[in-house]
Amino acid sequence: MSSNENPVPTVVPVKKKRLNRELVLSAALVLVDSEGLDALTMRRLGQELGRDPMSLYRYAANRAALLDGVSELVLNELAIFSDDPDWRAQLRRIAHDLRRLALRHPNVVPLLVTRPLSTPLGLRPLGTLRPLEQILSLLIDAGFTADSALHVYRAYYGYLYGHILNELQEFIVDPDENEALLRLGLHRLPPKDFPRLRALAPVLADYDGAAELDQGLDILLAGLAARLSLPEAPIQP
Amino acid sequence: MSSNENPVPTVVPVKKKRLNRELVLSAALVLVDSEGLDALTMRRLGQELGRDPMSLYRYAANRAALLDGVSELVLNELAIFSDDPDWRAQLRRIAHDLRRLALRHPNVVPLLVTRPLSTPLGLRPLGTLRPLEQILSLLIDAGFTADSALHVYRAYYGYLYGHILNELQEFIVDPDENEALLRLGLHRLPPKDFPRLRALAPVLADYDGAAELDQGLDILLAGLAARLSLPEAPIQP
DNA sequence: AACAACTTCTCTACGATGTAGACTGTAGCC
DNA sequence: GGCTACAGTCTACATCGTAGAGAAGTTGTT
Repeated sequence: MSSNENPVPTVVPVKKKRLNRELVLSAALVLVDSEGLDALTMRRLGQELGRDPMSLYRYAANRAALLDGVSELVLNELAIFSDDPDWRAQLRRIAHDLRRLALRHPNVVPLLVTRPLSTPLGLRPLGTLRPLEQILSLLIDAGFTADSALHVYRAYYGYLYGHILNELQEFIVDPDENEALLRLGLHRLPPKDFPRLRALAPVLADYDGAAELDQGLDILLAGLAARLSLPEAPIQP
Repeated sequence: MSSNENPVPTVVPVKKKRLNRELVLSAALVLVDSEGLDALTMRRLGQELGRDPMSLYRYAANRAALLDGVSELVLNELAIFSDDPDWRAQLRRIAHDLRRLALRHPNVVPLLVTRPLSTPLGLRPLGTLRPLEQILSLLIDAGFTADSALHVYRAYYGYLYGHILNELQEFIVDPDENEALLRLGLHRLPPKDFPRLRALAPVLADYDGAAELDQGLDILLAGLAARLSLPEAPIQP
């Protein structure tokens, strides 16, 4: 009676504020970033927010929807607009932005690449589709027909996602023991069956993701530029 | 006593044979192919094999290991060797093989792209590394230095995985109502924010994965061939 | 045939998870 | 005040992965 009304604040940092979708999603993102996808359970997230797990269902229909929300939230960090008239420079910049985004949220990448598999294109969250639309615009403004802009987008984004997956696979262990561990791992491979791979150990050990990405883009953009200068579409005047 | 020793065969099609890893994994694959990743629970797989779920732990340390096994099993379906001296033709063929593999096992693709993220390169199952080794060989034989063969491999496989993810995203719904559903979905998009995407509805509706893949490969291989003819590595005589 | 050593498979049990459904509080409005 | 709508909570349940102890089956030795 003479004690404080609030039972005991214990771990909860924030006073009980009204929840909302953004709050829930960003707490979820923090959790995923710091402890991985598996740590994102309804109970745990509820605890993190100082709320009953059930309260979350007001803001996401179920766990899968929560995951989609997180993935949308991350994609929204990507800013596309820019008036740079050089479309190749733009594509390059976007590529590096996306790469950095992925490195900032490595645990979310599996969501980015697999969640859309469960949702037909038209029904995805708008945030997810915005990059697509903006890149289409960019390409069309650059002179591609709508039709081939789509194909170019696919090749471009396909490569981008592939690169990101590749890069993340290289860097789970911390860079210090990276080389040692890597060699150790490679050492396990039968020399007869994996001569090339084993010989590449030193090269594998120092991986420069940004440079790797740029090399790939060089190839891709060169190819695209060549395509642009051709009379590619029959409708084109 | 007068009845058969075997209690009741009920649903079990095969007599109780001794289990082994291959049996378990291929049953798991069948399950994943037909009902999706979520259907692959230890209990369900046990039931499918007419065994106690616990018996599975003899052949896979835990569920994650089981998933890795399935993904390795699928990758083993990919045959790389071939003495075609034209490396570009080979890369093209492998790309299409992998694409078909992915279409044959769409539910496994999420595993293929995300499971390796949890395992450092050197510690992955050998089956998973074999394609890497073989493609490296192929490229080195084609005249690339070991060093740049690795970079080329990355660009190539990166694009490949990206394409596959892209393609699978287009085709979850069945082709009949595909167009309708697609339009329906797109119709939901605010016309102001998504003019390009909406306009592309008809193009989106008839997607030819193989052709798309080939276009991307055209770009990539052209770029690579150009690179090959350059004096790329200082060590090269 | 009899035993022993082993591998394989089964049983039971536990803690954790997602989520349905009924309930309790709380905020705004008349 | 009383009323309505919505936010948050409580309890409960089916299902999951898997630990640990034991039963059943297989194989080798004598």
